[in-house]
Amino acid sequence: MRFTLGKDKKLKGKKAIETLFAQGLSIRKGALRLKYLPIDGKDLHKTSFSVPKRFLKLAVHRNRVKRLLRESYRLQQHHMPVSDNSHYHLMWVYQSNKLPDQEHITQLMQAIIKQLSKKPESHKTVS
RNA sequence: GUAGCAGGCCGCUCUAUCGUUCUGAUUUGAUCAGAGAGGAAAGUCCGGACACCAUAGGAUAUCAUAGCGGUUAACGACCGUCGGUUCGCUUUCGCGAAAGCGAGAUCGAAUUAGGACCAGUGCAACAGAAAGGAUGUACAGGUAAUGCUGUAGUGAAAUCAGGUAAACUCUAUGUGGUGAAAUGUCGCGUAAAUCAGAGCUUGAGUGUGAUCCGCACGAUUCUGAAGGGUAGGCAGUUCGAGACCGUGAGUAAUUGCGGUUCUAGAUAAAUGAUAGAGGUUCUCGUUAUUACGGGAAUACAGGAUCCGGCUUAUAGGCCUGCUUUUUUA
RNA sequence: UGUCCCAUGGUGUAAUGGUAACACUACGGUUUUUGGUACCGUCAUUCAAGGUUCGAGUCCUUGUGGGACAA
Repeated sequence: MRFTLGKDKKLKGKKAIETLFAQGLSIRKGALRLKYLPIDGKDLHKTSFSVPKRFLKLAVHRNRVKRLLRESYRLQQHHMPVSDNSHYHLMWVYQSNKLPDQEHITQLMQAIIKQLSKKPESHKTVS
């Protein structure tokens, strides 16, 4: 089992992201919010990370948080639920004006993934 | 040695594991190798390069600059110099019993958006008789007579070719506009459709954005309404007014010549995580010092077309010069 | 990435370079048996720092914060 996070696992394209925000569901734990949308067809999970300028003004701090999020997801990606006929589009959003550390981010992400796994995949998928 | 001021420079290092963007190899499963943020990358306050619009032409307006000389691709930047202002040392003169006060000069430091108010217009609160076509209080002087003259008094400024242009303005010089979402090209897709108005060579309008002229285009046209489609790839894009070293010119900014070197290129956007070791600074304890051990801190901040400046943020450290004070010889 | 605008009591707005004004709110007081109304008073480092000027909310420069726009 490898812990890579290359370009093939990133969510790209303006259209895909717009539909994710328009139709996606969300889970929130503390300062971390996950937007997710199940998609038809077997593929790798596509993920992306966002930190609004509203909470952290400096580019250095926003980059720092995104790097921590990316690192946490890289190490926990295999806990995500896997299905044969669908995959997820994901967007992690950090919503706080405090700079977190790695441990804190990891705990939040673990809780969210656990909650996502519990949910039945009965809701409809988007092609 | 201590403290302060000014200028310049550096701005944490190494190892292991797991990852990340680009490039190159081996080759289609991936693996290996190399490279990978700053002095401000920031603010966007100026100036350019580059691209397009007539390789942008004339006039006016607008805006900017403002002693003199130089540097530069260019500038509102930089260098030199003259002047102004402030401060300090020394010193001269005047007043005074002294303390001290006032005025000037040399030297040093800091600072300075520094053309023109004998072209015109405007402005000056309060105080004051009077604030720009002047007017007149008290005392003294003077006259044939009169604010005619001086002093006092008010004020930032009181007759002085007055002050004020970071007041309008004038003078000189410069200034076309837009801005990588520029621009070119490939691909996908739609509606050369509908409605209303204008116009069809006697000209509606368009061509980049202050106006007019001029120039070019112009009927398969132009404007508006409602609506439909796309919003992807590549080039531009990183070799350049480049960086470093030596040497010549110049007071300096800067520049000539020679040599060496290639140093980010992402696009929901690459530098991170974890563990360990070591620097540096501060601090506590043990110790006669050296030293040893514990704890804390290690800044400001992240490229997005690229350069030259300016401004702002910055833990800690180094170098140079000047001043203050202390100790030793 | 680029362009533009704004900032004055708690709130909304004024002010030609010359004592920062008005309305509402809040607080205190007077009137009233009490409350309301009415009247009186209080509440400003004009976003910050420099500069020009005798004098700056106003003019100039640089920052800070907020907002808008560009296919």
